[in-house]
Amino acid sequence: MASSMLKSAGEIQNLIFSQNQKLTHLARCGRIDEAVKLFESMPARNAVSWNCMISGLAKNGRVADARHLFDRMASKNLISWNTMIAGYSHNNRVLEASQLFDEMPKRDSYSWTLMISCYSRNGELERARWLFDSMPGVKTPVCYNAMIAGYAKNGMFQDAIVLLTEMPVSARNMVSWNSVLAGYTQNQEMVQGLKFFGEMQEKDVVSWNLMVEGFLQVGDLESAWSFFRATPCPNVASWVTMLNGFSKSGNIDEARRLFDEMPERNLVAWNAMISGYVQFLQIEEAYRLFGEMSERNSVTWTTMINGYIRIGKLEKARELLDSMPFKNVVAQTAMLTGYVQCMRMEEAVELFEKISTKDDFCWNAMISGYAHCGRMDKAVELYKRMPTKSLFSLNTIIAGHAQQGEMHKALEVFKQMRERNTVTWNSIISGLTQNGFYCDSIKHFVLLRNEGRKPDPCTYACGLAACAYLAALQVGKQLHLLLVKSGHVNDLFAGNALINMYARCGRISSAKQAFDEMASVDLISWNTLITGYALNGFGRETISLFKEMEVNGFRPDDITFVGVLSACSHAGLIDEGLKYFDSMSRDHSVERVAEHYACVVDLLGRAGRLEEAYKLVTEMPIKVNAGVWGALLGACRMHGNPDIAKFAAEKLFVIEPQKTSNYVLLSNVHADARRWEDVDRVRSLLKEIGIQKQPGCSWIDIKKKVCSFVSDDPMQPGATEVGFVLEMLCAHIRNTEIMPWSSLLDCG
DNA sequence: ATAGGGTTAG
Repeated sequence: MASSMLKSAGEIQNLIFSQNQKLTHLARCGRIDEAVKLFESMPARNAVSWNCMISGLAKNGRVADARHLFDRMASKNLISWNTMIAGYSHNNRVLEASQLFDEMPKRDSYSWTLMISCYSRNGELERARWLFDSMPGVKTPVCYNAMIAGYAKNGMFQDAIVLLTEMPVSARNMVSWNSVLAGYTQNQEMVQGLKFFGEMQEKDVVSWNLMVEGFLQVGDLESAWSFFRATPCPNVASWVTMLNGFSKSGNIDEARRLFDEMPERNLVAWNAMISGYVQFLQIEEAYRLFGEMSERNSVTWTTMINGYIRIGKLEKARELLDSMPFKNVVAQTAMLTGYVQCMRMEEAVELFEKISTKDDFCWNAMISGYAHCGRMDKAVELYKRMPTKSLFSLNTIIAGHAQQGEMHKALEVFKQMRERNTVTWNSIISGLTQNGFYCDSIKHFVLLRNEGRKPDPCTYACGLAACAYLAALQVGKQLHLLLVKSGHVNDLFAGNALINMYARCGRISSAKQAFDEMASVDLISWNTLITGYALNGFGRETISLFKEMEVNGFRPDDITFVGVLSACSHAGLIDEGLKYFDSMSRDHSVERVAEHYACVVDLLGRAGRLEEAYKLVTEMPIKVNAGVWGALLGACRMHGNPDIAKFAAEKLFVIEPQKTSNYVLLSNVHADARRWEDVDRVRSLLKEIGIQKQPGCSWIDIKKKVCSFVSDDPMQPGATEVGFVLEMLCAHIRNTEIMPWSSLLDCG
């Protein structure tokens, strides 16, 4: 008995060794909870066990737990310190990593390289270079490569190449070359990338894969395919990259063909194929593959769960989550997001509280859920509960406030943030635009650039939208210039905003030109252009664009028809308008909404066919909204029909009692018909509910004193002088090309 | 068991 209990030192060593291997395996699969359990149950551990656990926790996003273990570790070795720094580096915690680097008792070349790579990856190239230059001893190839990759990823191609040429030839290896190449391909610089690829002395399969992925990212499927075909020895990654390229560009059948043809398939390949089907909402096919798989990991499960969420089968998704053999926070967050999107907050909370290791994404899903349904109080409360606050979550809070129309709160949070990213700025800029603070929106665009940050397509789209609303053509033109220089000009989102800006500034030919110059267009581009032509009164052109759109294979939607119908109305194309109104549901299966009726009422009204307009409204199968009643009332004003006007106005008084113009309009109709009693009645009605027409008013502050100006008030002090100056300014404006903010935007 | 380039999931 006793002899079997006693294990020799060798046996104990063997046990530790095998359990350490198991730990590594579990950590690599993301099964970190199981790894923790195993670690805690181990009868004996060595430094490797501890280091392995620290690394595993950090790589699974639990950097705080990793640090806790590190602090508890009695006999830390150099590798423990390096591992902890790597852990911080993986989680982009530059500050903590550098603190540890400063504190550590001894450093080796690993420590230096880790820190250099940490700075590099986070865009702090100057610090990285400083460390690189002050590093003692011979620099390893890895160290050179980390520095090169840092330069290349941040678009500093020249610095990357200089270092590549400077490094000892003996140290230069495939990774060095590929790091530079990856810089080009990942920054969508395929022209330069292709040139560099051609100049590379040797290429391996990674180089080819980078080229394929690069072409896919710029949407050049053809080149991607020919590079894939030309790859000398494609590996699984090559196949998966191409497969993914097919499914992302809408060719699921091609993707499947590739999957079937692959010489070998690993878990990643299976996951990519499932993900393809999920993107296509072919969940049954995804599930069939899922069933055929001999091995699944958390990615597999998460993809499948997401699939069911995307088709609205939350119960099935939950069933999958519950049957997952090892739950991880990613899958749980996917489910959480599903609940949140369906506004099922009780279930979301219940799941959220169950998740033992909440990471940034998990917290943020919950916070954005509350923001999404307008519960900003809850969102803020949750944010305060977060153990380590993430930038991500603060961005969500800002966006939430903006959505609720509480820009002052959003700006308050924004001002207090010590760290901001492009998303932060975009949330503020888009919030300002959406809430009507157009000038502030553009000002923040300028501020962002002054901070040295690069606007992304979304920033441009928001800035251009602000210009569109302001009809600020000059600023809009400058944004256009910057957009071209930034290289985002082929982005759909930004391109569509550009069309809209020109159209709303009355420059329809520039709008058309922007449309024509786009690399590819979507339905929104067409709608924006069509609406733009309509807005500017080009009836015939709108209709021919509509036809052109159909020829190009785009199917019109409800917004297209609002554009077409309003164009017909503005241009007096009565028969065409009625024809489209008839055909939209019959030939295009687009259901009529209230806006369409409003257009047609307006159209009939303008043609003096009031009775028909009235009949249309009374027979509407859907709820009549203020827009329709307003169009009817407007038509009555044009053609003098006090009876219908009264009918429409009374409806409007219920829907929007605060809108003064409705009362004024009705009173005018009565006045035109010389029905003075009715005029008095409307006027007294207006007084009764205490509404007064607000006179136009503006103000400026001069020397801490606010001077206000009320429109049409000749009694105002200084009115004559102000009028004179104004006259002069107007003359000046007519003779000058104004470039507001031109110095700030600095188009160079 | 710790550092560099390429593929999948929130």
